[in-house]
Amino acid sequence: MADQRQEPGEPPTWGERLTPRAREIVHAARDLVEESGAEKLTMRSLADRLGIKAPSLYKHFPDKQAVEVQLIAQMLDECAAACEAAEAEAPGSLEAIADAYRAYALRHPHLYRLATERPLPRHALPDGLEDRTAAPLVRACAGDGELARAAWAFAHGMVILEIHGRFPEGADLGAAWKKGTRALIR
Amino acid sequence: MADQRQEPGEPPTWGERLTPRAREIVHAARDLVEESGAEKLTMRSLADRLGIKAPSLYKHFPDKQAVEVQLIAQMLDECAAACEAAEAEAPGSLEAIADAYRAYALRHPHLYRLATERPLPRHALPDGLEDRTAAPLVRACAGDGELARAAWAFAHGMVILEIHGRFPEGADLGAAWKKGTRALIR
DNA sequence: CCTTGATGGCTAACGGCGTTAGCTATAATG
DNA sequence: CATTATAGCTAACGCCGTTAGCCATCAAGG
Repeated sequence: MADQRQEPGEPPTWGERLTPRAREIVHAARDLVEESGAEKLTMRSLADRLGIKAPSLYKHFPDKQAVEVQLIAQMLDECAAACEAAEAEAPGSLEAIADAYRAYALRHPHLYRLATERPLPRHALPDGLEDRTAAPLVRACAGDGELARAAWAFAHGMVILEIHGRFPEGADLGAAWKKGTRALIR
Repeated sequence: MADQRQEPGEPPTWGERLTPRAREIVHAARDLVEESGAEKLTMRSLADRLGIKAPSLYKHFPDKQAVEVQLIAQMLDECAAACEAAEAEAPGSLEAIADAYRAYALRHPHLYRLATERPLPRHALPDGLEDRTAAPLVRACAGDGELARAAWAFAHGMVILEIHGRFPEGADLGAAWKKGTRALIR
């Protein structure tokens, strides 16, 4: 009955560090999502890929959402890292950070959608992760929060419309991207 | 057996004009979505609201997606109308059109999400509807397609992040909106 | 007037989904 | 050696979209 949290030690409580097996499960879930999209992430398909049955997953996570939260956290973490790297290479350049953001999102479209198209489970996310993801952009905007939010909106709108194939067929999205980022800088 | 299309007259074939009963169904579906979100739109909940059983819906629509397509078409149509009205009142003003777009989206958040967060079923949509929705913005950009796409990306990114509550709690989103639209104009 | 066929309901059921209850084998611990 | 925690299992529930097949109503035609 160690499924429930224990008061004293809280050994591998959900949301905190994961057990090795839980990490394997998250890894398999991520592969599934990146390959086939979040709709194909099913407790049964996930279990299949691990060679077990669906109910066994509940020994490691309380529900499906808890697995998804791990994937969302991964996306935020990696996206933050990508932006931080861009910042390190071209300090203060909003354009460099935006480019890194777009490149990451387009490299992981299904994961990006998963992390982005549902209410953020803030309470279940590591403390400060959301802020960390936003920080490089805010710094590049020299603390102008409104500009940072506008830039984020443009970047997100661009990549999510791109991912959904909403733009006309032959459109030069790289050009639209440049136009947008440059308009927001000056 | 008139469920299938008939060759000669094609009386009320799907996608074309709807029968009165089908229109009632779409109306109920819309109410459901606007009240509770697209996740709550269920063939059973929809039937309930109409006082019938779920399988009866299949006398009027081939599947659930066909009902959703009608809602998506409504959203595109109404959004286009809102932008056209703004255009008529302030010809050539990108800001006016953008404001109308945002106002419409925020007035119908669940419908906007439904129409926006899944691959567009282009083949099932009335001809020209997608273009019509884009047209006011393109006109306001004086035919600069790249600018129009950048502006659309900003507007969509802004409202969808707003709808999902992604921005920090106290943020002045009206100010961010103004900053973004104005940056994209000059 | 009676038949025919279309219309639009219905019930029963299927397979897939997330999830729960309860069993069990193995491994670690006293 | 006995106990207990771990991590698997099967069976099942309720909800989902959807299909098959039945039946009442009603208009049109002989």
